[in-house]
Amino acid sequence: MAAPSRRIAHLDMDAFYASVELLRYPELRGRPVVIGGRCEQQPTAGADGVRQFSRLRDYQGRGVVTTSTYEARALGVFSGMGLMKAARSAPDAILLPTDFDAYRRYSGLFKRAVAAIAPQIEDRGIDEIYVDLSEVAGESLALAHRIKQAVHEATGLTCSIGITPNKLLAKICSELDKPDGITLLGLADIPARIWPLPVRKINGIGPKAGEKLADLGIATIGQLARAEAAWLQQHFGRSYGAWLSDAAHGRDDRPVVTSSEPKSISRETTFEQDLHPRRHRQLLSEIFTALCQRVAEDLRRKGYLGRTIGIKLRYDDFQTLTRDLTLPTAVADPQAIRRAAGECLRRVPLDRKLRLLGVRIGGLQRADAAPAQPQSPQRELPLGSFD
DNA sequence: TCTGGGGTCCTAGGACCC
DNA sequence: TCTGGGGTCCTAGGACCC
Repeated sequence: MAAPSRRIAHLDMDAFYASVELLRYPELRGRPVVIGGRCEQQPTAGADGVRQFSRLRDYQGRGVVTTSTYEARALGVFSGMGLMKAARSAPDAILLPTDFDAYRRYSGLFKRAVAAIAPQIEDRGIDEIYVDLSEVAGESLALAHRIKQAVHEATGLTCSIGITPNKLLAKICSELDKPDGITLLGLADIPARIWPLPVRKINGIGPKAGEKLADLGIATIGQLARAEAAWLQQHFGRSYGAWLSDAAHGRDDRPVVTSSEPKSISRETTFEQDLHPRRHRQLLSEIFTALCQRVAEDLRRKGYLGRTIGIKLRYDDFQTLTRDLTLPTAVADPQAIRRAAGECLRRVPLDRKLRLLGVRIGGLQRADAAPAQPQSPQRELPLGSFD
């Protein structure tokens, strides 16, 4: 028996962080604005009461672009780009610091507005969601307008929506008419609307797979659809090869998942300047301990314990490595995390400068579900080489 | 001009157990 | 003389996403 056909929406807020900032600073509307970097670019009030903003050209340091307005994108400034590089393309663009608390507030506002119309929502981060509309009454176009209007009334912001039979297609479609767009698509539309698109439009084909496909002479989703599944599996492995073939044909039966538990919690930091494990031993030790404390705070605030503690190091040449250690029982306190992380640190070469240090905890279990642990003396772990 | 921070999932080898 | 197989856990790395 065939599965019942579904109606799935993907909703993506337009230039979300930048748009939230424009609500606060409406005088920047229509101008190239970039969000990113470290937090020293707060606007200041000038003598005449007119707000003064930082320019991209004045930025020094290691940050990347988090979001940019469409005007900045027109100048070649995109997410993930280094700010120093962005400054060469758009030196006069306004630079604003990220204000995650504000974005989280607006995120909650738009998600609640959608939930009032269609409650089956899957969270995909701060600025996008999937919505299962299968059981919601009304025609798709009218529903899309209703949702967009509700989001706008709740936040003052615009979004783009794709409505299709599954998540894969909905995600592709929400992008097709951005910003402030609606795209409806049925399976019959796949050859005309989806196949001409580049393979990278598929969520799950990233830089590596995209390049490998290009080397194999496959640039568009249509070309991918024409490739034999067996041939794709030879080149990409059984699982990913089969998925590539399904994706190209618009086949996707993943459900909209309305709740999930976190798997890991981590904190990491890239230093303003690379630090040497011996010459900056004291500073690194303090940073390391602080990262462990922040992970412990996050755990406590969210109500979890974790069993697997890991570290992440990035050397000055960007080589990145990880080590982890699974403890016999789950922990949450900063000292236990620090001890285990220190043990991980002993297993890693500390002969070159570092640009990043991170601490992670996985194997999470809810603190209220865990059996109470007797305060038995833990196996004494050495603190590691930063001490 | 080098490239953030927070995540998820997958693969693969070895240990270990039955 | 030839050497089972399956299952699970742990660890490391990598691709990918927002």
